Amino acid sequence: MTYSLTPAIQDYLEVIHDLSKHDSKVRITDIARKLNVAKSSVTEAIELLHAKNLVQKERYGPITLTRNGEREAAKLKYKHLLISKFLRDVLNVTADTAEKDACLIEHVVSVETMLALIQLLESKNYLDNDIDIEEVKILLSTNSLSNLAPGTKGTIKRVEATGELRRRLMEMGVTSGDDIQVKRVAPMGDPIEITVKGYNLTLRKNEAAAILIEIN
Amino acid sequence: MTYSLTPAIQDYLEVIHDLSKHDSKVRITDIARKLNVAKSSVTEAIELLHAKNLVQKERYGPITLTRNGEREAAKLKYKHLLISKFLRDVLNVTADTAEKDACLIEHVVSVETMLALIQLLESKNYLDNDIDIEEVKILLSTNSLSNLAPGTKGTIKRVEATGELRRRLMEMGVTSGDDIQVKRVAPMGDPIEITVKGYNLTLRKNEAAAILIEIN
DNA sequence: CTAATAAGTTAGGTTAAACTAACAATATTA
DNA sequence: TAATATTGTTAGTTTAACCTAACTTATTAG
Repeated sequence: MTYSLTPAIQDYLEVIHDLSKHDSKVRITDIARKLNVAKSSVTEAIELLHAKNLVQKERYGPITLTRNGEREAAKLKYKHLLISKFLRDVLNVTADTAEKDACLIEHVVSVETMLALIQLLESKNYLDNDIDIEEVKILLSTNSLSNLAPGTKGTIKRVEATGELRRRLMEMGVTSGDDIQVKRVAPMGDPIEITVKGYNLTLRKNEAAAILIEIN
Repeated sequence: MTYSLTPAIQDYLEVIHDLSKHDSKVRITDIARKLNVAKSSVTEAIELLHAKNLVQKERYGPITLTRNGEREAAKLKYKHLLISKFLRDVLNVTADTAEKDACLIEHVVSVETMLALIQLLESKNYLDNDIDIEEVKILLSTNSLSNLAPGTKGTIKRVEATGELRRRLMEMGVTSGDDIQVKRVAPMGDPIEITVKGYNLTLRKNEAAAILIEIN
């Protein structure tokens, strides 16, 4: 039930992502320090992220990103990185301004523009070889089915599941390339009703989370 | 006393600018329709724009942009136009996405990045000849002195005044190229105390409005 | 293993930007 | 010109994102 994240909430996600590189258990105080906000503001924001299934947290406990949160944070990180690189290497903007502008533009830029930007950077050979740009393109252009609002139409791009879960989804007829529509989403995003190949399916949230959709 | 405008308020300014091309007397209802908000929201926003000296309006009367409002609106228009052109012509993004992204990016992009973007568009000969790009650069990189917060340091880029007003400003020692610092600003932005060439000057708002500052 | 310190939460307040509903002023038209 | 319609304002809510201050729970140091 992510639907859409405000810039402010995206900033929290990004900071949590950064901090969890040093220590996967992130604390409220560190987030507050990084974002220059009061602890109470963080508590509130974390509640929201929790409700949207982007972080795990219990009372007085540390914060960890969920798989979903990880994905959304990674999207932001790559947007930031690519925009910043473009500003520095193509436009020759100072590093400082590039960072600041990237921080703001990353929250509003469309996927289409991001893909076009990647193409430009690729054509000029400005991309580091240590990032798998094809994976980044897929990351940016897809959403986990568990994040989509009722009514959304798209195409299954990938089923990120193995073993039993994968088998079950295949059996239901969930395969890459299929068109899909989200019919209904229960409170808390579980379960999710969808239509694939004319069939109505009801998926558990953890099943839906494994399915990557490219929105039309 | 503009100091800074939120994206929402910038949108109002832009719409007023657009509408005033057809008819210089803009009405609340038209703005509401264009922005898809309630009339009461517009009334409120206009009050703010009025307080910031960007529009003129009296009770139940039509809205007109002030000189200041005109300048700020023009900045936004050019940002929009240039970003959109870049997205379409350089990145080959669809016209629709280019418009949407430009609408969002224009509110957050820095002047430095805008100037760099212009340079790129110039070097590729993508700019229409009917816009005076040197004037646009000056427009984007300057602010009217009447909009600056106390403490701001900058350089006088131009004195946009003629006749008596120009003569008086020259006499005070206000000339292009001088460094300037805003010392104090009275409530309602009138008068404004500044330092130029070591001298303390007190300017009326209409005098300050004519002085364009490039912020350091 | 307490006592002091730090971390997290709760309660209550503020601001910007929206909203609806009711009302007042202005325009239109019959 | 009176009746109607349109336009603009006011009052009162709502939501997101912040805040401070007071409090509770954890952690750390003697």
